Amino acid sequence: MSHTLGIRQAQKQKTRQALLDAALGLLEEQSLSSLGLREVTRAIGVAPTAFYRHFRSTADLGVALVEEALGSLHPLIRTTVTSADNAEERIVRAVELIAHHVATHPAHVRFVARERHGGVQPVREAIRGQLARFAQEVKDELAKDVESEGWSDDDLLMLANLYVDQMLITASLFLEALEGSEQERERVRQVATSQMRLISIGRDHWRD
Amino acid sequence: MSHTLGIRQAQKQKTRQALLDAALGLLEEQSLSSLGLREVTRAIGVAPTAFYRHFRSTADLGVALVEEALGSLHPLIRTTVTSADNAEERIVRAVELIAHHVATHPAHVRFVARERHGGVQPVREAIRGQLARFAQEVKDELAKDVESEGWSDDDLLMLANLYVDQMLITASLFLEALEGSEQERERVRQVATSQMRLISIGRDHWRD
DNA sequence: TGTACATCAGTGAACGCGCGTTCACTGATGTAC
DNA sequence: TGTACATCAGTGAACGCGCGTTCACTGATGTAC
Repeated sequence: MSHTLGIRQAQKQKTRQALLDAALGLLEEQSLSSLGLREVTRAIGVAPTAFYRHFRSTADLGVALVEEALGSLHPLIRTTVTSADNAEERIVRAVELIAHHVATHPAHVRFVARERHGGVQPVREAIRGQLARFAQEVKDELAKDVESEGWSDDDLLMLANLYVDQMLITASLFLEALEGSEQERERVRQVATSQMRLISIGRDHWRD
Repeated sequence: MSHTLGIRQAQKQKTRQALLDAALGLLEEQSLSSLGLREVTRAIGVAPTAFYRHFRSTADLGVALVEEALGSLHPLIRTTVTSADNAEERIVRAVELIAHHVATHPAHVRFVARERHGGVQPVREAIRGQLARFAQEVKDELAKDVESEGWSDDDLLMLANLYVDQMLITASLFLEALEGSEQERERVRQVATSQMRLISIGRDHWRD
């Protein structure tokens, strides 16, 4: 049987989520190191002191946002890489996944891009940890390919990191093109696809 | 004959530069959107109001820092790309240039990496403009190669952007490894070199 | 060279404001019997 | 089912503090004659 939360716990969760959502909204226009706790509580209409029932600080909230932004993406990436018959299809699917994710979660993507090198250390480290996991997972998938025969572990990880960084760059470009025209987004899609394709070609001839 | 600045102008320049230097130092630990004007003036021992004699706001100062950080890099990159006999040498030189630049100008590199997606729009745009110039310049150099025969303008720019983004990623990795061991930096060097090499191989087989 | 006036980089006091954090509190929810 | 007590998410007042910006100022430097 499913464990139903008590009324008190459910309400607490709801407030916590409201704080996260409000913060994410405010972070579209500024960076975490300038986000004020009072701003966030004001946005959802609770007293400033209520903040402390959920987070020690805005940095702490930022770490929670990293988990929310990237935590659920692991299975998605894995299946996208796995469920493709050939390299070209994999690339098209990956670019499509990124475009879709940016369109549906723009604030999360912006947050990660902004805070990856931002001024709050614990958040930077949380993001770095998540990206390292992505690289490891991509590496695991790449290792299964026949093209990976004869590749060292180091080289596979090198390639996986190249793909992961490329995905982030692409996400950031889609984000910039979000308020632009469909034509602009199509251009991003084409460039990103070409770049992935070029990397894939480099992979095929790596050991020539 | 050279035009010598008056005493007043010279002193003003000196104060302006001191403000830029102090801000750059403070920005190692925080991002621009949380940098206070009073912090900066306090750091160099002038009255807060003196700030306004040089900049309208910290955002304005940030734009000046972008010029300082990236403006002088154009000829450097151009000659690094040009003065190489073959692809492999070009790659090694480029990675070496990046390693050296990060070691000698860590704060500038950190500033650019941080504010490229940071919370201050005019600064983001200034950085974007500079990076677009880099891509254009790299493209011009690539176009001179025999390997570029049959390449469209779009594809050349696609490749140039791939290289420029790769350089930034590499710079950021060197920065993280700055406080680490020499072994750590050597690892970054190897990975970055491999990645550039793989891209270069992809380029060679692009039109197969 | 000397004088009289103009310029302007930097000063220092003052302002209103929002910040993060503390504290004792309230009242709905949870629990033990 | 009802009662008595415990828990704890959210409150609201209060605090000291540093912020950005204004303003009239000073005195060294620049300029015209």
